[in-house]
Amino acid sequence: MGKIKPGKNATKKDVIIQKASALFKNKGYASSSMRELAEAVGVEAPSLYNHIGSKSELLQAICFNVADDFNAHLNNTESLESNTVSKIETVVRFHIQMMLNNFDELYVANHEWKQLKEPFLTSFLTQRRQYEKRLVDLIERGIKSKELKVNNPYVIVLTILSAVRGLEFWQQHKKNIDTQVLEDDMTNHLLNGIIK
Amino acid sequence: MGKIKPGKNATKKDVIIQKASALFKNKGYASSSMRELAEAVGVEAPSLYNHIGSKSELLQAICFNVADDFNAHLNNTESLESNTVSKIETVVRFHIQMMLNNFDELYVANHEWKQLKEPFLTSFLTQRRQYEKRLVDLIERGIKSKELKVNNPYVIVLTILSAVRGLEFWQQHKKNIDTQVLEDDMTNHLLNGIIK
DNA sequence: AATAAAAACTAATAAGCATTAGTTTTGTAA
DNA sequence: TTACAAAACTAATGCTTATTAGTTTTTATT
Repeated sequence: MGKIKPGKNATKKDVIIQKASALFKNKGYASSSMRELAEAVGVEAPSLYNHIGSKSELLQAICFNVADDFNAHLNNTESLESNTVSKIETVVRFHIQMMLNNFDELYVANHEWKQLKEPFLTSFLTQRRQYEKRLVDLIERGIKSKELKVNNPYVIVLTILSAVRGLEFWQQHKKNIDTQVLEDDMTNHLLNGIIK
Repeated sequence: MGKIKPGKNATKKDVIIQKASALFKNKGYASSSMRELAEAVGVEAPSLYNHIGSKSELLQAICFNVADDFNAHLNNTESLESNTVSKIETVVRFHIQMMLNNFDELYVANHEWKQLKEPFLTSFLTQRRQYEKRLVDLIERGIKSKELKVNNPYVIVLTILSAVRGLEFWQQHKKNIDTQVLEDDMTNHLLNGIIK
């Protein structure tokens, strides 16, 4: 594991955020100390404060970066001219890919957002509810257009989001199964079920 | 919220574990202090140590109680004489009911097991892998008997377990939808999909 | 009422925490 | 080479933590 040096594409602040993501993922936000983070970065703890404001600022950066990514992608998807099932499939696949490619940040955002301080906690929760609401609306459109069965739309959204989130357990098995198989199988399961 | 007094069905230790579950769920294990727990129980912090050995012992109790419940139920299910799909449905419904009825403990076990100390961490992980393995075997039997589509069995197990786990987000919406509708819709989604 | 055990209390310990202050080193541009 | 700024360092602050020791109060039993 070579240390990633700043200057090319990332500032030192970016490196700190990235190392913080991995640390918070492995040990939890509250159980991670600035000393440990400093060691991962390769400096003494107080030196971190030349680049960042506080420990909680790191958590904020991680959580809101993730939220922004999902919002941006949903904006794109909604502007597509395709049927609803295709849009849903696009969203599901994007969630899966995010779990596989931005695992540390996503894990931290999913697990540690409760540790955000106000007003960020409220802001984050509001954003997430709005995002869920947009997905619920998408599902409802699919039901109205008779593309989807008549189920409770929120339960559907919850099931999909939760299933994908569960890919955090996937990491161990990464080597055994191709990620494309994983993406295809899970997408298919969530849309078509498993019963013949 | 009346304080629950011990002596009837529960010892004081049981009350402490229950209060700890709620506290750890709300604030996270590492961010919860013994002072806060003591306040919830209604004593001073050092008094807790007349009943428990340590803070980490509380986490252990919570995590392994949950694990034991799931193992016991799977033992029962496997001894049933019914087809595989029925068994899977039984397991899915039990997971959903556990999420709805033992929410605090389950949430803590799902979120804070990483904070377990050795050798409990290893033991917990081993138990969980064994449990997952048994579910994978169950799915494989369903595929062999042609009850189920040919998908990767571990992906199926992961999808099901994760989806049910996501009911932690359900709590807010409890009032709006009947839990029986929730159980039926989610079970149906996970077995039959959502596409007409 | 007397005795023993259980469980509460107060006070103290030692360690770890994020962060600040003040100083020195390093890197860059003139 | 000199000057300036960025970023590192050491030392210290004040706070919080889980837990232990020692003592007193409460509860149950004889």
